[in-house]
Amino acid sequence: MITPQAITPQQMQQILQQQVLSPQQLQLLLQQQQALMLQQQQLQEFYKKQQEDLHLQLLQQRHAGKPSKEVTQIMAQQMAIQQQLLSIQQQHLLNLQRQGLLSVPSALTSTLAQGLIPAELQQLWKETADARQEEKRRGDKSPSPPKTQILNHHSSTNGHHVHRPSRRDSHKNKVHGAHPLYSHGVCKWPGCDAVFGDFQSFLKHLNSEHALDDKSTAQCRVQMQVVQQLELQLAKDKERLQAMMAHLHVKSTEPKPAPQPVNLVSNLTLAKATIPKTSPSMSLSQSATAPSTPLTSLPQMPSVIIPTSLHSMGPIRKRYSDKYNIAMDQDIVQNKEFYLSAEVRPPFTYAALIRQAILESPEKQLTLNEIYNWFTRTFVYFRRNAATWKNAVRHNLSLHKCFVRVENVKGAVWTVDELEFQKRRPQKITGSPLVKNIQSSLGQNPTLSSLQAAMVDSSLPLYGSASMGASSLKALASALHEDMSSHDHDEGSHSDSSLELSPVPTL
DNA sequence: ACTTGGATAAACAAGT
DNA sequence: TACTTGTTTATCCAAG
Repeated sequence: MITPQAITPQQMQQILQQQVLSPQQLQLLLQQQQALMLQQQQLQEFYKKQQEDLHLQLLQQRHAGKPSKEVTQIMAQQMAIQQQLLSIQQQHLLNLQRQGLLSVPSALTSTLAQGLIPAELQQLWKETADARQEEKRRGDKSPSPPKTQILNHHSSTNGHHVHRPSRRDSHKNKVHGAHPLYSHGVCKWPGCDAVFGDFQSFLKHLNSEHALDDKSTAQCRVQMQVVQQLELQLAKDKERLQAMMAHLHVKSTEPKPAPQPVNLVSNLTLAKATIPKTSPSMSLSQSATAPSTPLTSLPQMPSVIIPTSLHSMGPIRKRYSDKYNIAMDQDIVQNKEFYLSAEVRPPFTYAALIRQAILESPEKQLTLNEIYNWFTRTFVYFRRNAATWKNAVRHNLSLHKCFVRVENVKGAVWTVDELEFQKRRPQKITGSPLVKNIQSSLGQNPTLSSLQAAMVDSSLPLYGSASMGASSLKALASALHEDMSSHDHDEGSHSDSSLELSPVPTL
C-alpha cells in the first residue's frame, strides 16, 4: 500500500525550492497536508484491517450457507470507507481547484481523478512547471495558451472534466452567479471563510486576497502530490473492493472459478464458527436478507448473493453429514479441490470424518496417525490447530461405540462398526415444498443427486428468504454442474495416497 | 425447561 | 523425559 509518505524528500525539496513562501506559510501548508494525509492513512489502516477480517471470514466460512451479516457489514463499512476516501480526495481536488492558479491544474486534477499513471503525472507536472516559469517571464499577465490547450485537450478526453473556477474563469461564473468558491455567502477559499453580502464583493475579495501568487502555486504543488498519492491509493482500494465484490458475487458465472463447494448443503449447513470466542463482533444475528442490501449498488454485480459464496459466522454446529452420509461422501470427494485450497472447516462431525477416513482406506482400518494424516491431507483446515482437532479425534474414537479398536501386529488400528454408526443416526429424510421448489429450479440434473439428497435438511428454510431467487439458483445449478463435471469420482481408495497436499491455498 | 448431541478443553494413564 | 495413544470428565452451545 502506498502511503502518503511516498512523497520523497527530494520531491518535497523540489516543491519547496520552487516557491517563495515564508517558513510560517510553508509550515502551515505542510501541516494542513499532513493532517489530511494522516486522516486518510488512519482510514486506510482501518480499511486494511477490515479487509483482513473479511478475508479471514471468507476463508473460514466458505461452507456456511447463510450470507453472513458480519461479512456484509464489513463490506458495507469498507464501501463507506471508500466513500470517505473519495470524499477526502475530492477535498484535495477542491482545494487544488480553489487555488485558482491556472487552467493547467484544472486539467491536471481532473485527469488525476481518472487515475493518472505516475509517468503521465510527471509529464504534466513538468509542463505545469514550465508553464508557470513562462508565465513568470511574461510578467504573470497572460496565460500560456498552447500548454493550456494541450492539457485541456487531455482532460477533455476523459469526459469528466469538471469546470474549474480558475481566476480567469471566474468572470464567466459571474454570469451564472454560481462559483464553487462562493457558497452561502461565504468565501470557500481554504482558511478564509470571509462573509460577503453579494457575489460582486466576493469576486473583488477573490481577486485581491486570493490572487495568483507563489503561495497559491506552492499550495497547488503540494496538493498535486497529495492528490497523486490519494488517487493511486484510491484506485488500488477500489480495485480491491471490486475484487472482493466479484469474489462474493459472480464466482458461479466465471468461466473457471476458484474451487467451490459442490454440495449445496455444505453451504447451507454450517460448521461451527471457527472464529475464536474472543471475537465479540461475531455474535451478530444471522440474516439472509440483510447482506444483499449494501451490495446491490454495483450495477455489474448480481443483486442476489449466491450462498455458495457467502458464509455465515453463526456458531451453528449442525452438520448434515451425520444424517446423510452418502451426501457427505460425495461432498468430500467432489469438493476435494475446494477443501484443499480453502482453509474451511468441513461441515461434518468428527465422527463422520473419522468414519469417512477409515472407509476410504483399502483395509477399512486405520491407525490413529493415519487418521490424522487423512485429516490433514484432505482438509487444509486441519493443518492448523493440530492439538485441538487431534484431541477431538481421539475423543471421538474413544467416545463413540461405532469406532472399534482392533489390536494388530503392528499396533492398534481403528475400524468402523457401521451398524453402530447407523444406530446413532436416525434417517429422517422428509421432503419439503421448499426443497421441491429448489429442485425444480435446478432442473432434473442427474449430477445433482448429491445436492438433492443433501438438500433435505432442516436448514433449507434459509433459502426461503428473499436472498435467493430462481435466477441465482439456476446460476448455481450451472456452476454446480460445471464443477461436478470437472471432478473424477474414483479417488479416495487409498488411505495414504489418494490425495496430495496442496502447497498453497489459492484463496 | 429439558434433553441430546457435538465441540472443546483438560486431566490422567499407559506405552514408546 | 518427551511424546503418542487412549480414556474419561467437564463445560459450553445449539437444536429439538
